[in-house]
Amino acid sequence: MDMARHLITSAIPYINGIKHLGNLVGSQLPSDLFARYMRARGHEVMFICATDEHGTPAELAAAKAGKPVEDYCREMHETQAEIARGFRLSFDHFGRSSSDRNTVLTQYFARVLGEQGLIEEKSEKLFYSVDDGRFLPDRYIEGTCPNCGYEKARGDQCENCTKQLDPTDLINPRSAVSGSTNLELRETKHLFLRQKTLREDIRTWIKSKADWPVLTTSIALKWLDDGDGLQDRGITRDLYWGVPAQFEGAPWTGMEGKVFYVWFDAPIEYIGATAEWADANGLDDSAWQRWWRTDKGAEDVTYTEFMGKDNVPFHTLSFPATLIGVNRAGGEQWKMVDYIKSFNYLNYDGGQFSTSQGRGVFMDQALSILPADYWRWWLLSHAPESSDSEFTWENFQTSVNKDLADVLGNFVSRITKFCRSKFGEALPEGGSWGEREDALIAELSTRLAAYESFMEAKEVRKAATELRAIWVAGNEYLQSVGPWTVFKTDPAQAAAQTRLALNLMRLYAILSEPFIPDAAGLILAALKTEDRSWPTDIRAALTHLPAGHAFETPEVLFRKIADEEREEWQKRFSGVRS
RNA sequence: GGCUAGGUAGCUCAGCUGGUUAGAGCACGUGACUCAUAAUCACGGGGUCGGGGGUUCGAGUCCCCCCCUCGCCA
Repeated sequence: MDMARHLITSAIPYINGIKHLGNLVGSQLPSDLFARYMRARGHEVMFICATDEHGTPAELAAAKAGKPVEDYCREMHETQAEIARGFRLSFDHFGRSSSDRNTVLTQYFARVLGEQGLIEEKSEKLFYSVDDGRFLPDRYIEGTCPNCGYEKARGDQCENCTKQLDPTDLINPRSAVSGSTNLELRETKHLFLRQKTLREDIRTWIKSKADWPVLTTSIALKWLDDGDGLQDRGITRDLYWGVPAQFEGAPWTGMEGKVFYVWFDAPIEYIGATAEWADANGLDDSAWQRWWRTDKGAEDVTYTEFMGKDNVPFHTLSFPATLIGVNRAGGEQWKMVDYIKSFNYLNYDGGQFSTSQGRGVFMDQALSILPADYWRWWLLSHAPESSDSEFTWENFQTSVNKDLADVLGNFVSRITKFCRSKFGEALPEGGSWGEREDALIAELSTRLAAYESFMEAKEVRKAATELRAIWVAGNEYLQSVGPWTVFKTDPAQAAAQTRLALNLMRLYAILSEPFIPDAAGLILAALKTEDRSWPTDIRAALTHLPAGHAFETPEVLFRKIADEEREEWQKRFSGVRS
């Protein structure tokens, strides 16, 4: 296979807390699977993620924690990075949208868009808190819901009756910051991205992506055409925490004290984080520009984005609008996404996961119960691709026990222990292959090709199914040849079978690494081999380790989840996170 | 209310541009094996493909109507 260059981004998680398993399976985990696979195939990969740090919820979360927002974000970023390492997410860089790199890039994009006439200044009346000395956008304002009478409704939505609100609808509005009711409506100016004028460009671009998942294109086209069609979007807010909207060289004035809306600067952080990666590695700008600038070497890059369906509008409309607008200026040319893989939601035991309500299993809790591989396998093999899917503890227990412990783990266990007891801890010598081995090689060759094509296509569940079938083939082989019986009459033949099975174990480690990297590492360590090269020929791969090669019988790879444990977890996570 | 996606064996899901007796995993039953984490392997039972019309030689697969679930928007 030819060497290719793959830029891969995961939707960037918001900073206001630890994410739950639904967030993980929607973007970070499948993007990691893809990145690991592409690396294993020998391609050059740039895998980027970051924390999305700006905006109202971050300020509120910091205030609740009693910390300056800068400190809060720095600490939470480190927390999220640590958990990402725990899940073995193999980002080349895990950046921060509050970085200097992102600030510079965001202001640059805004300036070019402004110079292109794609940004409009508009005035509107918003609540201003005299006591707080600031405007109160979005959720900074609370009051009584005009619909249901709930007294703590927020400016954008009532949490009680879920009705969407405009801040001016609220009865007895007050500041969420100070509780002050000393509010007045004041005229304030904001910048709007003139997406309407880019509508046809965006439509043409989306229509050209015939291979995208319907989930992606249907959401995009709906926003493009629904109602009055794509609307111009306000890209500034009256906030402290964000990228300043007034800066040197800006083609507008009077935006002091305002920042760019989080959804304007967040996707730009994909680029920012790649620049941060270059900085962190002591490389110059050309190192990251060759991934993003089609006028500087990125023309042969394949760019794939992963995200949950709630993020699709921003990645199919807003961010592309920004790039199309900037590229239209004719100067610097930026790489646009080639493929958007989107996911539905993962539900939790009959309801939804909820960060704000603390419902479900959160990433840190998951790792405190079981190692990453267990979660990775279950989540990826049940990824919500065609529709929403559901996490239940029973399903988790049976899947993990059956697939990982019984099928893969036990295969490793039975062959290593058999070899140790009959031949010692080295690949035994003698014997030859026959029809049964040819049949196994034929089956594995077919299945490997299918596995590869599912991985290329980002068909996560199908790839998992195929991988499992490959594991099963090993057990079938052992069962049909029965080296423990053959050994009694023909030890040399049993040795050939055992040697093949131990090589098969190595093959499994390589193929399984994108899904379960820790187990893959343990298997290779047990086999005392470093060679992870992807198999191009099954027959050759099954003779890779020669007779005489020493190994160590590994510990149990995957322990089983007992019924009592499952019941205990079920109970522990049934309520609300404390 | 508008729109998206779904509704296929007890459970979780595959079924591409319509074509032989509708598939897989789990669960269940029977058998084989005993190397192995009471693991593995084989065989089997089980579905009027949400409901009703229609197009067609032929529909889970296309068209229309209705019901239900989920989500987005209003």
